[in-house]
Amino acid sequence: MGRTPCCEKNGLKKGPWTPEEDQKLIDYIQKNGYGNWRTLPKNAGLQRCGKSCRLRWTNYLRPDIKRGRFSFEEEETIIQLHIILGNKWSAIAARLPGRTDNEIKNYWNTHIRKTLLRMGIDPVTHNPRLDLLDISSILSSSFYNNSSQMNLSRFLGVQTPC
DNA sequence: AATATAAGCAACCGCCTCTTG
DNA sequence: ACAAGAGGCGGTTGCTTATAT
Repeated sequence: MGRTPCCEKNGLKKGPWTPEEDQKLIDYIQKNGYGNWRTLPKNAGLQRCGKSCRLRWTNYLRPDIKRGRFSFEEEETIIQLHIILGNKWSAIAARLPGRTDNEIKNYWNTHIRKTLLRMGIDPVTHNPRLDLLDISSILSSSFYNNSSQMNLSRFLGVQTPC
């Protein structure tokens, strides 16, 4: 045991990437592909560890990444996939073209989780949290007025108040 | 206008799995 | 069959930006 971390070597840079570093990484991968992340930074002239390069490429620099807000359809897809797959963000990302696991994970933690909690749904089990259910807050919630969310509620098995 | 607080997101850490010798 | 190394992944952190007071 006791594997050495990949960034153990001194002199390797950490923290936010500069535009120059981004460009070096893009140029290198466009010319050579990304066969070996371990040796890539050295070959590309980057003072970064391979993991950092891989993360930067897959989460930010990849040309097929769709940036910007998640559509309602995407959000619904994420929730439905989460019911089936749980916190398998990469598996969920694989079904959402142009989105990364990190992006989905962030979106889940900052938006969807809170939305589900507000709706009285446990974001882990997707079961209604009847003990905490606050009907009035659900009634006043903007989501209540949205038909897609109503479908989602039905999908999740949440009883809609009448 | 200044400060405090919350939200959003990029990036790191460390564990797990897969591959290779 | 086993060990070591590399890649991949999920959880978490911490910086930046937006919003409230």
